[in-house]
Formats: sequence, structure tokens, C-alpha cells
Amino acid sequence: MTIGRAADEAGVGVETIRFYERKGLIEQPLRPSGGGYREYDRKTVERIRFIQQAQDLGFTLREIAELLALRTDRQADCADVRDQAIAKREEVECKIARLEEIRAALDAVIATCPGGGSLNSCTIMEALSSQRAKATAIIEPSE
Amino acid sequence: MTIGRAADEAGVGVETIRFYERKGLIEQPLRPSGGGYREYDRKTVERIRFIQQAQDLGFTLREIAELLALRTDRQADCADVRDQAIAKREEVECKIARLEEIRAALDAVIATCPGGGSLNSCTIMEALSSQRAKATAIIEPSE
DNA sequence: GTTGACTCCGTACTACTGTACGGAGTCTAT
DNA sequence: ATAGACTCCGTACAGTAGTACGGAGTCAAC
Repeated sequence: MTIGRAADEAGVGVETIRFYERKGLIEQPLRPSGGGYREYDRKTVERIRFIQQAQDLGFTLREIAELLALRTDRQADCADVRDQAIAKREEVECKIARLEEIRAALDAVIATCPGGGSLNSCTIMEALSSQRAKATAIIEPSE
Repeated sequence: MTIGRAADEAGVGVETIRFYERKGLIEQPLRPSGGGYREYDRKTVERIRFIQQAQDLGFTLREIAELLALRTDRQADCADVRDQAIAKREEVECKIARLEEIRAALDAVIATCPGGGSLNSCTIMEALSSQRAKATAIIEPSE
């Protein structure tokens, strides 16, 4: 299998494979002695699919590299992977919480906005110009 | 006020101010004729605070530049700002939904994980190695 | 009048995940 | 044997939001 074929099989671009190689996520096959094209195998394609799956779950390439390293680590056990997944869940949870804060703050400014008229009386602009340092302060004006 | 003082007042680094200047978010004060330090005023400090506030609400610098442009636009009205806020809310909503999907998928893999033993029987690794293209497929195994 | 702190300015680098480009080599089909 | 498609390889660029560095200029205080 040439790189182009492997890319098709894995559903990524050729450049993406090269990028993963540079990043050490997948090994670059040796070029046949005497020149010619590198030969990619099915395992590499599966490895790329693994990377895509993990990305879908929110793992960064760096984290995926760790997961992949575990795969070849004889000492590694399932608990290591589970720990990673739990940590990632934690992280996702934090991001959600932060975004929910932002959403609430946006809701608050939208709700008080008259929706028309000059910018001088725009409550959103006022909120942004306020001295308060935190967005959360906007939704919790009592201090 | 020198740039260092302005940075302190606004709660950012000197380099951040210079960066905003390069990006056109704030205007660089003219250097006094004959050389010397640039003079920053209170308005610039407030502009920087505005930027921070808007960032806290999830706006990118590019979007903030637009909001700032509206500020000096005589034609602009409150509805323009409101539209921006609503669009941003939409966007935040989407991000939350996507993260909730990821969280659910992580919950699913964590739940089925035995939590110990060899990697060969690790259900998380299996899930990542599966042929399915989407993370959502993991939480909805019926096809 | 000199020391130390600060500013000015351009450039390069950080992290992240790729994408694009260009010239040379190689493979396949006709 | 040659055209067209593909590969190889290094390098540069995309966007986002800064941070770091180094040498020269400037300012205030002692």
C-alpha cells in the first residue's frame, strides 16, 4: 500500500500521515533499498483510525501518543487507560462548566439589551466596559 | 502613563499591549517629537479592559475588533451588538453540545472498563480501535 | 554622571493540528 | 518510451493569543 492508498483507507490526507510521522505518532516505513515508494500496512491504517477515534473523544495528539505508547508497553494495564479517560472526562466537564458560565453571562446581557437604539444606551456595551474583572460578575451583580 | 504603567492598570503584560497594537485593537500613541516614551491614556486602559471582558465572554480578538469598530461607528446601533451576542451564544451552545457528546462517550467507555487487568481486555482500547468512524457510534452501538 | 529600571523595535518562538508548495524521483499504463 | 499520476522531502504557511529576546535608547534618582 502506498501512502496515498493508506490515507484513503484511513480517511485522512496524505499530508496528515506525514504529519503524524513527524510527530512520532506513527512510524515511517523504511524506504525499500534501491529506492521506490514506502510500503504502508494495514496496522498503520488502523493506528491512524485509532488516532481519529481518540481525537473524537477530545484527546490531543500528545495524549494519544501516550495511549499509543501504552499499547506496546508490556507493564501497562487497563487501569492506566481508564485513568486517562477519567482525567479527560474531568477536563471536558471543566470546559462545559466554563462554557455554561459564559452562556449564562451572554444570556444576561442579551436579556437586558433593549435591542435597538443608539449604542450609548446599549447595555451590552456597558457590561463590556464595566470595571468588573470577571464575566461572572456580570451575572452576579450583587457583591 | 508609560506602557508599563498602562499594562499594570489594565492587568495585562506590556507585550500584550504591543500585540494588541500590532493587531489594530488599540492605537499606538505617537512617540513625542524629539524622542522619549509613548504616552498612554486612561481611555486606552479602558479599551484593554473591554477586550478582557469580551474575551471572558468567549469572543475572539477578531470579533472584539468588530465590537470596538462598532463603538466608533455613528450608524451602529444596539441591535448590531445584540446580534453579535446572540450569534456568540449560539456558538457557545454548539460547543457545549459537542462536549456533552464527548462526555457521554467517555462515560460509556469508562463504565464498561473493568478497571484492571491486561490491555488486551481493555474495553476502552477496543472502543478506540473499533472500525466505527464516529465517537457517537460508541454510545449508540446499535446500527 | 552613573546606575538601574524601563521603553522601543524587530524578530523569533510557544502550542496545536494540520495544509500548501515546489522540484525531483518513481511507477503504471499505453 | 513517454505521459500522467503519484511519492518524497524540506520548508513555509494557516489561525489564535500571546511570550521571549537582544541591543539600543531614555528616564529618574542618588
